[in-house]
Amino acid sequence: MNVKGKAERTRQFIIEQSAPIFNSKGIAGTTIDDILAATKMAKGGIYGNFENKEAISIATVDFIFSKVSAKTYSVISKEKTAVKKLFAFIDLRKNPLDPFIGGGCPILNFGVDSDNTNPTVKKKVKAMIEASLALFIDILKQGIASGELSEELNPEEYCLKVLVMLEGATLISRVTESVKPMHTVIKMLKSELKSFEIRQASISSMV
Amino acid sequence: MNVKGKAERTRQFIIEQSAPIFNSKGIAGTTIDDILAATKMAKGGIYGNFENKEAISIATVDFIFSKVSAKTYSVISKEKTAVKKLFAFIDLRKNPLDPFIGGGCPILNFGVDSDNTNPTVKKKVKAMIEASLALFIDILKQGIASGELSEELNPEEYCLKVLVMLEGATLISRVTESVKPMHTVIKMLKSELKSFEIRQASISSMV
DNA sequence: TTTAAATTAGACTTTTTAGTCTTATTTTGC
DNA sequence: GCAAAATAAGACTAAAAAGTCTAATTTAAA
Repeated sequence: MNVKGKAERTRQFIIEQSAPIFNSKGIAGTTIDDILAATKMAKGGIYGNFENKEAISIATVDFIFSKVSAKTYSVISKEKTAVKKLFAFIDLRKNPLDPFIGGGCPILNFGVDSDNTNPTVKKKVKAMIEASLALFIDILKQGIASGELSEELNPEEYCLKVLVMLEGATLISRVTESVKPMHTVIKMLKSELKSFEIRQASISSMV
Repeated sequence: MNVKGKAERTRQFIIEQSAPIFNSKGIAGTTIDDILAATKMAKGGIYGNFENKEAISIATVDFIFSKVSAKTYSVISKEKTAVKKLFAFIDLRKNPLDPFIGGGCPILNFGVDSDNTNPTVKKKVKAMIEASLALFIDILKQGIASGELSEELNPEEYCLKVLVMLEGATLISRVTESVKPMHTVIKMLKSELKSFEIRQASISSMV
């Protein structure tokens, strides 16, 4: 009955329940009472596991980003080609009004939240952005190397475009409460990458 | 010595001093003490002019968006062609690390800040986004009508692309503290619009 | 099962923030 | 320049939020 000690499990529970709150209301906008309500715990249970609110927020940001990374790797590794991997990632963002983590994209939310106010969290967001970019650039470079994609494609520029457009579209779609901007953006991103695809005698073209 | 009454001027002063604070720290993250420090006023002076903190935040958001609109119209109306107007707007965002209003892009900041928490402000951000989009779409449509731009250009899609890429690049540039992402994005946006320009025997080509 | 150690409940204290009110000062119409 | 009205200062109160601590409960090793 002991997987890692009760405290460790409670700590994880607190983090999981706090994640959508911090992501929705921001760090300054989240109160300990919000966390008590979400966990249905009392203060002793919270402060026995975390030094203070800041410690909860930092652990929560780490949890959220590792969850996002895990999901990204998961959907990407199911696909075989560079294009399909990129599309699988893009499709994760298809519905910004029903996000993976309550409150919306954590890069967008914590990026804005931490800019000007929270260097610790800002560094984590920066690391997340840079790791994502590096991952996708690498995938496209392999796609070019394998002959799947044209050498005309600039992987750095296209991947930056993907990131900025997905973040920008998330913002616009959430504020306007419409998935349409995101859908239009995804359509544009996909058709651009497709235009660099090198047509090969493939099974699909033979059907 | 009376332009509009002392109260009106003080009210405006409070709003102007509060603007970069709300835009930087968010509405929940801004305290009355922050505003006292910025204005060097005492509480009586603040609460004599505003009912409460929320009223200050709303007036400040209105002020910021009207300032942004005014600046946009100002730089756009100085240009004669659709392309130059769009480029002038885009160039306003050239340096996200030294923004027009302290704290960065208010659409990005208040958009994220108000999403999930502040319907009043969220509506204002939405209105700002929709007005900007409508304005730029109209400019491009006129550019097409006048023969400056190809009919192949989709004004709605290109303008959405401009907005989402500028917001996304602002986020990435601010979090990574580098203007490079924004510069790359601007280069891409401009070259795309240029590709729809219809070359004509123009004065500039005759010099 | 027992019991010592670990964990949590929840009342309490402290700190921070918002907002009020009286008094003093400044404006402004005359 | 003066008096009435408007405005602002700043000490004060109220409310909200963070954090502490002891007693009670739960956990888990023997």
